[in-house]
Amino acid sequence: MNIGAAAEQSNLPPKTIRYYEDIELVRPARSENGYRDYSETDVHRLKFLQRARSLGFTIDECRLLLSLYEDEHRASADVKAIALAKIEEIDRKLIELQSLRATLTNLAGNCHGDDKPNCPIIDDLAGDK
Amino acid sequence: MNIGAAAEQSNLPPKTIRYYEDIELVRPARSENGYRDYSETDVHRLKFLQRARSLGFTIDECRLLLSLYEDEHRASADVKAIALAKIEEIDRKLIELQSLRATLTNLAGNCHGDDKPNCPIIDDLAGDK
DNA sequence: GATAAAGCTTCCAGCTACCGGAAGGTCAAG
DNA sequence: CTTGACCTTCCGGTAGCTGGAAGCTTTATC
Repeated sequence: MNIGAAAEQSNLPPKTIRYYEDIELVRPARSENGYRDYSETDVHRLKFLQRARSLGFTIDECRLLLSLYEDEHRASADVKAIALAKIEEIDRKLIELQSLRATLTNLAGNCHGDDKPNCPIIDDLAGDK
Repeated sequence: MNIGAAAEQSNLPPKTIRYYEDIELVRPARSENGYRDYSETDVHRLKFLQRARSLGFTIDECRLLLSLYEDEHRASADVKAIALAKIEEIDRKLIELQSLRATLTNLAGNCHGDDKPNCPIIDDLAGDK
């Protein structure tokens, strides 16, 4: 299967698929004409990657998950640990974003938003107490 | 004022301050020995940038905010619009992260997390229905 | 059979917002 | 006078791609 078809099946752009070969995540065979030739297994891996990436796992985490995916003797605890770590990471980001949101909302709420120059947002950014 | 002192006052690393000069955000004078020489105004701008960046504004947004900061005739509405847009952006990120978190929590909750290979997380990533 | 369009190849550059490190000049202290 | 702290520039790397150029091959159309 050529890269275009693999792209369609995995819902990944060809550029990304080539990149995944560059970083040795999915290494397809080559046809005689030099075209990449993706097997069903390759496409499974691509789909796996697409899904894992969309869930926020980094490439390195994907690499690890992929090796577990293909390890018949994996311990599900190892997979779960990665997922839980990712959840904690998300929680940290959530807290930070909520804090930012609160600060910005507060600032915006104090700003008249008219055509006059006086602006509490700018004042805050400038460090005016 | 040398870059080290400016760094301390603005709470930005020297590397970052040099970078801000590269991208023409804050362009200090030069002393005779070639050292960067930061004025009080420069340091104000650096502090402004430090604060705006920490609130999640991109460099380009900071550039815009900085120009408003220094525009005597600015309309506070312009500043407020940027802040509100940033809040919307944060809201979008929050929703996405919450959705990811829910999915991952669900997956992890269904995984035994033992030493056996059977793993619903992997199954999901693999696309098994 | 000619031609054009689509699809493939490689390689190089760029995106964000810096950070690390090398090689070397300058300055203040002991 | 030397040591160490500070400064300079420049180069490369980070994450995860994306865009584009130059040049094949294959497919579709006339």
